[in-house]
Amino acid sequence: MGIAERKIRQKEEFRTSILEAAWLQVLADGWQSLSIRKIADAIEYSIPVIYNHFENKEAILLEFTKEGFQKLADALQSVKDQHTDPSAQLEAIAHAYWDFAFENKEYYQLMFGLGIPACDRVNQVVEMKTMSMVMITTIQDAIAGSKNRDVDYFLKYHTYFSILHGLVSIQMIEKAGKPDAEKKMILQDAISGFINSLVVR
Amino acid sequence: MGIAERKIRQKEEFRTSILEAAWLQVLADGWQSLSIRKIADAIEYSIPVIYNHFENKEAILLEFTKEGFQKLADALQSVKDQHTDPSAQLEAIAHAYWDFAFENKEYYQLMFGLGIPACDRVNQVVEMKTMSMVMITTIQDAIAGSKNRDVDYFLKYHTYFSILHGLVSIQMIEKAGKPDAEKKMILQDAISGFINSLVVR
DNA sequence: TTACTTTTGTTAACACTGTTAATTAATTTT
DNA sequence: AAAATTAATTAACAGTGTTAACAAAAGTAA
Repeated sequence: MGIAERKIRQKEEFRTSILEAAWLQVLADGWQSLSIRKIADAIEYSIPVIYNHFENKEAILLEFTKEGFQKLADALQSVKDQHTDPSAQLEAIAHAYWDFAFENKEYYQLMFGLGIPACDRVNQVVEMKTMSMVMITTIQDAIAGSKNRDVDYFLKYHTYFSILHGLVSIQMIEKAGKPDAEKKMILQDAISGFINSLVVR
Repeated sequence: MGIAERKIRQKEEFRTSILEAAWLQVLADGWQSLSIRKIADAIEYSIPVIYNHFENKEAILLEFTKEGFQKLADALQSVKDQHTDPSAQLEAIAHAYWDFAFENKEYYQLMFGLGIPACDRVNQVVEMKTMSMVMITTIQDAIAGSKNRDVDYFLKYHTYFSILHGLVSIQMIEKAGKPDAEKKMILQDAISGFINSLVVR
């Protein structure tokens, strides 16, 4: 009897239609404004049917998070395979990572819990500039006392700042109880690498 | 007539009492669960009074964002002043940045729009491990072909990953229409520095 | 002191959100 | 055809940010 199979197939179709409607919403207005009601409206069913296929809203977002990481993994593996030298591979992976993030902003923001709030907010915060200046002036001093005096200080500031923020936010996501000492080693590693490449003499 | 001054002073006190109540809420349950109603409840006033002092909820969060950047800037300047050599300053600033972030998680998450959603989500995503493996195996290969064969590959993976994520997310926040080429230079700069320090031979 | 004006605060509502219990409609099985 | 199971809906609960309409208090002027 194939009717059981048909039922399973229909259930699967229903599930994907929910995900499709949800994704359209995400693409249209960002994942912050995704709502169960809008999904229900799009698929022309009542609200509770969605809860027959997903435990809650979080489960739907989790689905996209998984999808995103899978796509990213595929993209990285793909460019890695185009090179043989590990250094070239690391460089290619880095560029592919970057490209994925900006070609799939919604995925990326979802995957790493990047909220839009601060994006609108942070740009109108003059206090951030005072922080930037502490970093920038120090980097300028470092460059002035180095061999390559014509290094772009603003570029280096961005690199420095990005490394710091990356280290912190990744560590906040992986909030596993790793010992503090080990965490700080990662910081030490990244930052000393940066400084060394900055003040070559 | 000092009554006008008193009024201004009272208004100022009211304002700070709102912020204090709000901050207690943030510390208690995270800034995601801050609500106007809870603030109103805490200060024992009705809801609309809050809108006499702040345009909306966003304005309250913006206040904390400013506060956070000011505190961070002060902390960085403070440790910078304890050193004279720019390299030492950059290292000290990095550690101070890190310490600030983890001693003031609520501030930091607010400042950079780090949502908790993914934090809970991302840790149960096995797909992330497949992405990690692409990076890790490549780094292992790179180490194997380098001079320092006993480098901690897991440490280097974290560094690599953090640099990439930092670059991307900072760039997403500063969404000013900088040309793509310039953006990619920052990536190139950071990543080539990392690779160079990895495959010294 | 009384009358008027301005400021301040409250009630009640609107338009949303996620989630779920109770109920009806449709389908399958007996 | 009747009973049992499954599917879908209505309606509600408990929240959220925000605001219009109104009442109370305080300051000003006659």
